[in-house]
Amino acid sequence: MKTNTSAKPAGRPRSFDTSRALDRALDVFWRKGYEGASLSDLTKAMGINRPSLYAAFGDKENLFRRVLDHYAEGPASYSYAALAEPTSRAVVERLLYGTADMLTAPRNPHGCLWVQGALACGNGADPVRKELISRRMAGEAALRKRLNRARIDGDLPPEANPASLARYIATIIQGMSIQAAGGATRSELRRIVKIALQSWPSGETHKKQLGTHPIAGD
Amino acid sequence: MKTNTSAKPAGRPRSFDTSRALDRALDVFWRKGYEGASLSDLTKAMGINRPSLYAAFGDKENLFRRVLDHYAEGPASYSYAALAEPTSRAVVERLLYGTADMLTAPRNPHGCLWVQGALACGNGADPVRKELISRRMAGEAALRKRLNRARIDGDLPPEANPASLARYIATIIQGMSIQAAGGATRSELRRIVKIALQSWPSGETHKKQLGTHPIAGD
DNA sequence: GAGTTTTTGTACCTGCCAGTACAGATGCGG
DNA sequence: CCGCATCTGTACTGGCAGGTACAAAAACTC
Repeated sequence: MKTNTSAKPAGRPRSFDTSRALDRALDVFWRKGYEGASLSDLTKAMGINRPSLYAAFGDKENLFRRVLDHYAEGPASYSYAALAEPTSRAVVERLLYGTADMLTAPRNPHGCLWVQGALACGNGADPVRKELISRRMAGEAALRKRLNRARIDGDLPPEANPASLARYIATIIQGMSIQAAGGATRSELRRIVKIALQSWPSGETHKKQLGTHPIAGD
Repeated sequence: MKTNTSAKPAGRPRSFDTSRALDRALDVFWRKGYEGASLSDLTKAMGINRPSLYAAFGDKENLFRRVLDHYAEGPASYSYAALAEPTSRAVVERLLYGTADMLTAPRNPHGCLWVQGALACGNGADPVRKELISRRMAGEAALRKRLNRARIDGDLPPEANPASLARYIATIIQGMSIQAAGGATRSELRRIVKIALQSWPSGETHKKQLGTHPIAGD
């Protein structure tokens, strides 16, 4: 059996590029939120008409989920990459400074789609709201896991609480998102990051004591 | 001239209490946001019908502004009161812990109306979105002024930057708002506050040197 | 109680919303 | 060139959005 990735379409070919269309849809949803983005807004921005949109992406909710994935692979990809940094300090630094940059990227709407996509909305948008909550929680959980490992590795002091620290970082990120939506500049956000990082443990006290921390066998 | 506060209405009296109606409207807007709250939601919750609403409050946008004032005088009044604390440390502590409590009050929607009322929305809600931005900025400005004064009084070290610190606190508050909207508990928010306060200057170094600080005559 | 003023309830308006029926267009394999 | 499968454009659907016209109701003053 030939399971070729780009199999024969056998029919009239699509006249638009799916990825580009998702780019345009992302821009609309990012700017107006799920509820505020109308189908007319979307089709106009995507350069296609309604039946093509429905045939390619299903209904509005389905399109939004596709856009969320697109966002994760594009503008928000820095956040996943940050987790691969060698030390917990480097992880959160890259995460926070990367967020400051992303939130104020010149060609993008200022703010975070995961936050402003559907924060408070009518009953119809409730599944979408919950989806965003779950995606935010997943990001926080990934950071928590990374910090847990850092503590085990001695990269974070044993009295540090990875769950609380992850929640603190998530709070900063989400707060900066509101700041950016309100017009805060990149350098203003960076000053916030600098202050926020002063709360980070092992600033000077536990630096590079890997393997020698007292209660390793606890 | 008798400028009595409750002058003669001269006509059929109103069958509902304005303040209670605003309470109900606040609950709806708080939960669903400006766009997500329909007129039918509002009239049903307020227990009045459409023409009464329009006669008493004007259109939907005007009602929302009235609700914002109601919110400021009610659930959010703690934030104004916090500014009156004697030291900058006490101000931010009461501000942050008060926010943690307010955001998780049992009978209220979890979150902050100033944040989730209209964060990203369609063109029709744009004035409301801007109004909320301006109210958030006003709150931040009030805190900045308070911190400025604290620095002049020696309550904050001279190298402290009131604008950045105020922005940092606003970021924490707004971030906690998203956390609460996502289901964070009160004790979780309090742990965030505890971490956030570790970044606050004059933790131990400049404590209680009022009147003896070196550059008082600067 | 008559006239006046304001509120109330019903029923309605226009306009936009998400979603779709259908016919014509455009590609494919044979 | 012919069936066939898919996509495109126009035009439409029912429903709900915010907002209002109008007559009946309930208070006031005289």
